Amino acid sequence: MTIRVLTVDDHPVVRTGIAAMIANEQDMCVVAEASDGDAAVEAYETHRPDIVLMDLRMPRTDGVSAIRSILSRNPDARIVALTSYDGDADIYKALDAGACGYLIKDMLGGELVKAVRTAAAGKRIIPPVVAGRLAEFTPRIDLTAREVEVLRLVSKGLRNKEIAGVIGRTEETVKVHLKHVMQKLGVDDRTEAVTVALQRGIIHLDD
Amino acid sequence: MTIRVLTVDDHPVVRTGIAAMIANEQDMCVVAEASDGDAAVEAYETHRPDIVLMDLRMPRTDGVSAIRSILSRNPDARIVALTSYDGDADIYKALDAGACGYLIKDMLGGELVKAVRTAAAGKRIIPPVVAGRLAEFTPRIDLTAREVEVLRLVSKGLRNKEIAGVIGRTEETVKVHLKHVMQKLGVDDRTEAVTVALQRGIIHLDD
DNA sequence: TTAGATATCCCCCAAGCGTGGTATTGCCCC
DNA sequence: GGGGCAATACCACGCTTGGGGGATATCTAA
Repeated sequence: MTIRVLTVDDHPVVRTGIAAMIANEQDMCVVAEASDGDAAVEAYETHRPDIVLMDLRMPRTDGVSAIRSILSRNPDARIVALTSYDGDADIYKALDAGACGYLIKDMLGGELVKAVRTAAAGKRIIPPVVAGRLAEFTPRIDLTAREVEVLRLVSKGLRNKEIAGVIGRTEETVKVHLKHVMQKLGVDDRTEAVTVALQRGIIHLDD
Repeated sequence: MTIRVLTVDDHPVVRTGIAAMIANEQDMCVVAEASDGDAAVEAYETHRPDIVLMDLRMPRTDGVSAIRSILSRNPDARIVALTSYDGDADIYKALDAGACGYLIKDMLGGELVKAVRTAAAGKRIIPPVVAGRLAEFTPRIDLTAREVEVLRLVSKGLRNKEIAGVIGRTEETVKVHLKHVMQKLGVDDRTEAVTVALQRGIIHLDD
């Protein structure tokens, strides 16, 4: 039984690399590639692979949305996130969305194919490297949707009053949300709140 | 005459991908790989490749330092930056350091090998894709070393008074530096200054 | 039902921030 | 030598920010 793999990544060089690593093995092969989330959903329906290796940060539809989308129609799909490390929030988001594992791109080829076999066998995979990095960020931080929204506007340089205008609330409310954000992140100014949130993948520069 | 290539990237999957793309061509081959800047300098001296494909964002010694280091002892070295796009400042830094080209990772394999041939022929390569992205950010922005230093401390959440303490100057001086930073970046608050600088690659989250 | 989380709004106040000046020193380049 | 730039320092003004308190309403989970 060969394991049929779908690779999803916006960089051709990465897709080629994964394909080359997998081509060395007898028990697995790449049946399709996709360069963004939408194409991934489509490719899944067409090829029904055993395993999806999914990048998270991609143009247009991101990886987490694609994971949700695939799983909603195929609850048995086995999807593994494979990304350069973007912060613990991305790991939690991917696993919450239903990913059965999380790999990072600085893994060696041997480790990668081993992980694919483990995932195909129905097990969850969180390699020690990832677990170690997760441990750096303790505890897990969950901001509410509102708090993230405010924080994102802060990162764009809006003042509290301007943010209030954008979300249609009073400045007082904005200040409370931001106070909670800073408390949860353990910082005491808006700028550090933004950089910490960026480091942990809670917000991203391009949104 | 086969073109001998050294690849430098901290992600094994990327090195494998480049190697696979190049392996398809008859007129070029990968003679060595390195996973960080220091290893790149060493590998260059050992293998004397015709072309170096150098990633910029790497742990320990970064790509720009490695470019400078290699060129200082080998002025004829032909080094091409190959990176996921990190902002226009990184492009300028690489070219100022002496790189003879700048490629991005979302190029197709065919474009990549063509670029390697162009570089090996002694020409500079800035693909239209890169030129287009450069044009998004106009004009070029140069902050002084002091301004960058202050901005980096701002990104860590330090207050003006604290920054003054760290760099051994008065708070007034810090405020002037920061004012100039905001004027050059075209923003009017410290938080947006940080996010714009991050987008353009003037500062980075991990330093 | 009670507790907790979430979201909303209000008041107050000290400290910080952004911006306008002005000025001196040193350096590099023409 | 003069012009320009970078770095330094000081002052003054008004708005913003961060932290404290408290209040109400909704919804969910124990």
